[in-house]
Amino acid sequence: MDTLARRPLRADARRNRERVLKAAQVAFAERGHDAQMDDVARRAGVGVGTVYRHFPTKEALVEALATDRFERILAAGREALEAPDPWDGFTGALMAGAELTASDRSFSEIVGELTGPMPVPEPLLKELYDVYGELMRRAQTAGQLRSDLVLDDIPMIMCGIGIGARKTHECPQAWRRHAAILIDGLRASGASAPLPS
Amino acid sequence: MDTLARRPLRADARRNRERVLKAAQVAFAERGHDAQMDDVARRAGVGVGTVYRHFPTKEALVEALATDRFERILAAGREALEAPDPWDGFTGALMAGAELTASDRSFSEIVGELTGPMPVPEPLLKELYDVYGELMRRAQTAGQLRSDLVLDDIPMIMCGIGIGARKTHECPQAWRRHAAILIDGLRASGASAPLPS
DNA sequence: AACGATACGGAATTGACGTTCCGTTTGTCA
DNA sequence: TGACAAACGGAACGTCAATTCCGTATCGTT
Repeated sequence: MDTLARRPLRADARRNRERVLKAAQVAFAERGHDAQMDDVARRAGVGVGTVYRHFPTKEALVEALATDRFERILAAGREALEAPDPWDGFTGALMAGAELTASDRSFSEIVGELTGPMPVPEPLLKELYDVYGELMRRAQTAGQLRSDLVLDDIPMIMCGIGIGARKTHECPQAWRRHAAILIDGLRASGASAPLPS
Repeated sequence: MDTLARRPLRADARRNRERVLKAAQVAFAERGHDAQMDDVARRAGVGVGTVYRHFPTKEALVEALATDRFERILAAGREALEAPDPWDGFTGALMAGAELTASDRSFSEIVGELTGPMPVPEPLLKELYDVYGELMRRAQTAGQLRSDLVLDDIPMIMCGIGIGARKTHECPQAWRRHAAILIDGLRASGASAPLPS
């Protein structure tokens, strides 16, 4: 790791970095991995060279975007911890995470694929586990969430809703129906039998 | 459409066509769209030219495979109609469809993506709707399945479980937990409120 | 067995990107 | 304002994978 305090970026460089990130966000959210570096550059109003100055490879750019998404999911979780009712907090965070997943094709490709580990910095991952674990525990303690749910189930569930949501039905809100069904299945009162181990 | 009765394929051609299909099945199930035509040819023990003789483009090959998957999902639905209990039939078909989706990376990429319409021949699609519609109606009539579920919800649900299942947890059976939760949410008795329209 | 018609193999072609390179421009600091 | 480092733009390059092409081999028929 470089412990060097590198001098601050030049003003134009900082501005361009932001532009590239913003353009990439849009391009990759729209077209997933098929988005092209040239396209990102064009949207950002810079040359490809500039994109590469800031992100050495396409992969690095995608990872930066993914990290940003994970941070938003974490933020949604933190916010949900403020909710007065544990059940509302937990389900709200789940929905928010699903929505964040659904609205970004690149991100949903990443979390939807089994290929390799997810590109999340370790500390961020840990925080995610902490926050979502706490949300879960509270809802379970309150007797609202089925007690046989474990933390490891969360990503799969969130991802399941999120990916399903990407299928554009006639009604863009159709995914909320899916989510509502799943959430009913998560209620302590809805459990018909213990989950398989 | 060609209404011409084209003469039957030569014996070697028929054999090779099967080989290609089988090899492609494996290759695409494993590596999704990243599988290469050369790789398919190698696995089939034929030259690339032969692959192209039978399937004019990569896309055509993928579509043939997808159609086959849809047919299997249809077959699973038909089989489920035999089940004595409507609920078991319905949920069994759902699980079978999810499993078929999960076990084929290429197929799950297709159904998981919103890009364009799914490559299903119209009549096959209609049969799918018929069979799954019937399964659904029976379970609803029996009072077992929540009555506010509609046919359009099925693909999203099946796909949600299937895609989630592709995420290899430590435990490869983890997706069954996800499915069990969702299925609990589908019970007439589990509905906490009508689904959003 | 001989002769088309079919089908085959795989080298060569093509096109599409990711990435690199380098001459030019711009910001910063004295 | 002049000098220099930092950053830029975008043409050019290299790679990789889909697709084409055509000389050769095989099948089915007479």
